[in-house]
Amino acid sequence: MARTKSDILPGTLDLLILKTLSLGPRHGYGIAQHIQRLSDDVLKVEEGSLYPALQRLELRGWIKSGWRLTPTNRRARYYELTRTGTRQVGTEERDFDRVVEAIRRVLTPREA
Amino acid sequence: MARTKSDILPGTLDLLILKTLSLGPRHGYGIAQHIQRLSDDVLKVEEGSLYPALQRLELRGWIKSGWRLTPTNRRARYYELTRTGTRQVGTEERDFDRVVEAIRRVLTPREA
DNA sequence: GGGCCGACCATAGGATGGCTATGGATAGGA
DNA sequence: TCCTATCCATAGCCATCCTATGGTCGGCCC
Repeated sequence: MARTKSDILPGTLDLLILKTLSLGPRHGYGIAQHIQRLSDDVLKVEEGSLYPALQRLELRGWIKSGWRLTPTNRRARYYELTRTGTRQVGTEERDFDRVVEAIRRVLTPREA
Repeated sequence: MARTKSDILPGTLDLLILKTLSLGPRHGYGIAQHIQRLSDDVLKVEEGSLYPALQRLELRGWIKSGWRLTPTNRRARYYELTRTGTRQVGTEERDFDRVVEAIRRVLTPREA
């Protein structure tokens, strides 16, 4: 309500989703769980961020989806990477590293 | 024009500015130059991002400003950290590290 | 059966924070 | 004189994330 403190670093959600899907198909809810668990609860993916993001990614052709039943017998929309999506993971991962490195250089200037 | 690919990681601009000012007062243009130079041109701070950001930070009481002359005899608005701003740098730096660490755990899962 | 909880999808609406584009002033060098 | 670099600033757009809301359904418990 008061301070809008993002749960995730803006601009990294797509990468987190794509990377998760690179481990195999998952439904939306499962993707969010996975990210939250691997990050030790630091990153929480709100549903209001997640589903629009999934639609974005599908529109761009990086993932595709279809209804299936979960092991617990519930209907769920499963997502998986497309071929271009697989390439995209690598690209975004490199970009991320590059930018974080750059930020670190500003935050921790080495000696002249 | 086509793809809106942010020059900086959204959400990190404030930290970059504050950190730069922690080295001493600077004018806006100088702040942008400093960030761009230290990052080896990876991070480019557009003026349309910079000045609104500076206004934000001043509104929040983390920086204060005043007109001065540059060594090259030009008028410029110099910014410097306030006391709370100085504290804020540390807070944001820790937050940043924490989140980046969390993202890395998702991007590079260690063995179970 | 009835109720609850957790799993699951989805969207509207708002806030934020970036960017592009534009406009302007002036110092100093060619 | 003109140009370039330095310097400030704002409007308006756009993408992304959040809050809030609403809904379905499976399975457990009593």
